Amino acid sequence: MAAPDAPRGRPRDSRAHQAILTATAELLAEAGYAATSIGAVAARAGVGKDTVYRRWSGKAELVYEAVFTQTEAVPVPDTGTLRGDLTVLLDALVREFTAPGAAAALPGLLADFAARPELRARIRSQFLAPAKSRLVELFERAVQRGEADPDLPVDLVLDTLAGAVFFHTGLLGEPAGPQLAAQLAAIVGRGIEAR
Amino acid sequence: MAAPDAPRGRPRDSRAHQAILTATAELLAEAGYAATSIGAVAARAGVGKDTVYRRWSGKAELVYEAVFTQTEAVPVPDTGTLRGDLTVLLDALVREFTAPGAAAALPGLLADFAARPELRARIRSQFLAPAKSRLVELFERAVQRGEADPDLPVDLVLDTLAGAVFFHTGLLGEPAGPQLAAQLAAIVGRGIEAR
Amino acid sequence: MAAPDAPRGRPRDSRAHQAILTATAELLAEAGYAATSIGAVAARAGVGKDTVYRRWSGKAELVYEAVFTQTEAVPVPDTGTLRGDLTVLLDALVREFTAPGAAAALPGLLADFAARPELRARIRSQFLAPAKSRLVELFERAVQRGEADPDLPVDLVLDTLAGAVFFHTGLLGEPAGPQLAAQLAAIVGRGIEAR
Amino acid sequence: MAAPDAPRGRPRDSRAHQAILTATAELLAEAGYAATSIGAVAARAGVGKDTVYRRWSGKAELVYEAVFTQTEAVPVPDTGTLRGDLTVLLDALVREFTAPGAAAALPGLLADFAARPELRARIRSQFLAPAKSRLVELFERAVQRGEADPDLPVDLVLDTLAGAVFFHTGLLGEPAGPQLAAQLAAIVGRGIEAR
DNA sequence: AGTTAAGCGAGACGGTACGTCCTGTCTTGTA
DNA sequence: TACAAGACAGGACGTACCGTCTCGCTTAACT
Repeated sequence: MAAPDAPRGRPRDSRAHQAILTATAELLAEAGYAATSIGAVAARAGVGKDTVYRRWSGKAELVYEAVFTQTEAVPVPDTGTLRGDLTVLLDALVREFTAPGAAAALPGLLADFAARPELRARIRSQFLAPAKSRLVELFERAVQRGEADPDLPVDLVLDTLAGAVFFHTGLLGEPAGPQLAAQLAAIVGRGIEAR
Repeated sequence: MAAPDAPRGRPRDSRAHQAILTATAELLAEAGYAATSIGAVAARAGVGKDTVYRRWSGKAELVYEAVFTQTEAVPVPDTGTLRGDLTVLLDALVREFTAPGAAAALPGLLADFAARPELRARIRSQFLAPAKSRLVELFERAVQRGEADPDLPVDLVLDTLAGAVFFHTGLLGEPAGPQLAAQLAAIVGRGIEAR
Repeated sequence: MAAPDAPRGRPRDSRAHQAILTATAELLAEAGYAATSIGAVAARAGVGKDTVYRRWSGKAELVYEAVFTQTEAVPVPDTGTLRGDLTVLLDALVREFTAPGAAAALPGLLADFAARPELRARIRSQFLAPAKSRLVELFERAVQRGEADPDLPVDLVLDTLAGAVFFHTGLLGEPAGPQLAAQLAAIVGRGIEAR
Repeated sequence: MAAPDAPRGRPRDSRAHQAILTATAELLAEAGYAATSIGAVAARAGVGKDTVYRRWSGKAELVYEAVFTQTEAVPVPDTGTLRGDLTVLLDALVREFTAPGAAAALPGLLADFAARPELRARIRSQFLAPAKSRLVELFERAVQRGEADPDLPVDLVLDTLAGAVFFHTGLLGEPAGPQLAAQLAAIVGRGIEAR
């Protein structure tokens, strides 16, 4: 019995890995999602195309990892109110969606994910997972305070928050700042408070 | 006073126009947005590529017109409450976004619009215009009833509604029915009620 | 008994006719044969494309008429010797083939003629006809002087003269002057003298 | 001492190379020069268009190589007389110009070469080079025998021979056989004999 | 004077070819 | 086995030209 997957041959070069991610992020910010072709990324990273395809199966996966992976899932600080917590969460969401690379990547990236069933499923399971866990935590505190009902449709609320931010900033390109987070938190927060 | 621009030359063939729009809608429903190339549309419509480019400058404009033009701006019936009116409006929005062609087209189409500044501006001025006028009307009635404040951020509320529906159904592909409209109307309706 | 083909309807506009020929000659000299499209000719002449196609069935016929029609078949002056006569004839041929429009048109034009059987036959019957009649006249005088045999293969000699000039100047673009005519006349003249 | 240009990357596939040349020759013979488009060649060769453009910059270069490259520069056998040698050389020239593919290709091909300066220069340096070397050899023998002058204008004689054959057979499509070679050899041979 | 027929400028039409770009796979030599 | 390089088949892009057609209008000759 041999080890199930003993790595044989030359190990993968982690510098190539990082160079590809960096090149991807730069290209996205400079030229946009459409112009960020695998060939262009490889050329800028000084890497062969195969070295990209060996690690990612296509542009969407590559861009996803290049843009949305260093997001540390910082837990929402306990502000004491549902609305306060929502504001903090939305502020982080806005910042994440308006970062230089992300703003350029999101519309095309989400369209590519939505177009392929196996990727589409990953929007919720990967893209939204960190935000959802924070939202759940936030709700649990609100329920304990009696501010919210325990049977809130969490996924739908999350889709609303993400959809609103994405549509407003990602698609329409409206300027986004803390004020946006506050306004949305006000609307949605009041909308889900226990009556 | 002479007519400002007498039409010279052979007039455009309205049958070709219609054949292109029909072919576009069919291809979208059958093969999706990515596979709906100008060449494929022209071939299916029995038309030269020039005949397409003469009318539309690219795929995004063509698909937009093929999918989102027969939308009659039906005014929102007066249900007597803000939440009732919102439910009706959202129900129409959900139906519009989940129609066979629209569901296939929306993610890619909005990505293409967002990627080009001159098209991006048209998302609000054309895509959202009918919904906005209905939303404004609905708000005015609510303000008169004292249900809502007169200084509501209409655009932001509209972005929230559209973003929520688009994200939930268009991107994530979640099943959408009247229940979704009701839930969203409940959240957002309560969120903007006069306190 | 009516006239067999009484011209009915509006008669053709001779100014359009001339404008087309002029535009063709100018375009040939300025942009070459390949860039002399029917559409470009029509646009420059201020004329519809149909007005061109009504008179000429294609580019080759149009260019042929625009370039090789004002050639008056000046009879060869009687210099007293076969070689002298040949020199004069060749000098005219060189001048005809190196005129601004002709030089630009000839290679493409002859290729188009050669590619279509019905046009190919016209190379000899129209293109070469004037030169042939002059060559025949020249030969008859030489035969009478005893300088040449009466059974010369006139067509072949003509093909040789035309081919040599066309290849040397038209295809290779070698500078062509009276010296070329003299050299060719020397070679071919001596080649066909009675032994 | 390092190799000046180490070949990097995947080497070009010689089977694709050959398939393209074969497809080109077949298309020329079957459909003619005009219908021999790069796209049609690629399709018949089972090859992408890029694979053609990677090797040849256009139709003219491709056709030239497909048709005029297997010409082995057989030296002219020493028949003992200028006229005999010329007959042999012309016979080869006639055969070369009337081969199935060549006959279909030559007029259009030479027109395309003549239309572009950088290609035009190659008519003499590549097209005519083998024939010229044979003609020079032939002349040297004739000079040694005292049959010809040492200061013959070789290029002009070559242009005359090639022009005559091309015009007679290539453009006019006249039937060409050994008799044509003999007649031309008689005319030109006598024309350049030492007096 | 009214009718008829053709010419005319303009430009739309269905088709075909162009030359470039991108995709995802493959095949070299080198490490 | 990875890697850089780059060739490969396939297919879309947007442009140009072809030769035909369809408009509204004009210009004659024949009622």
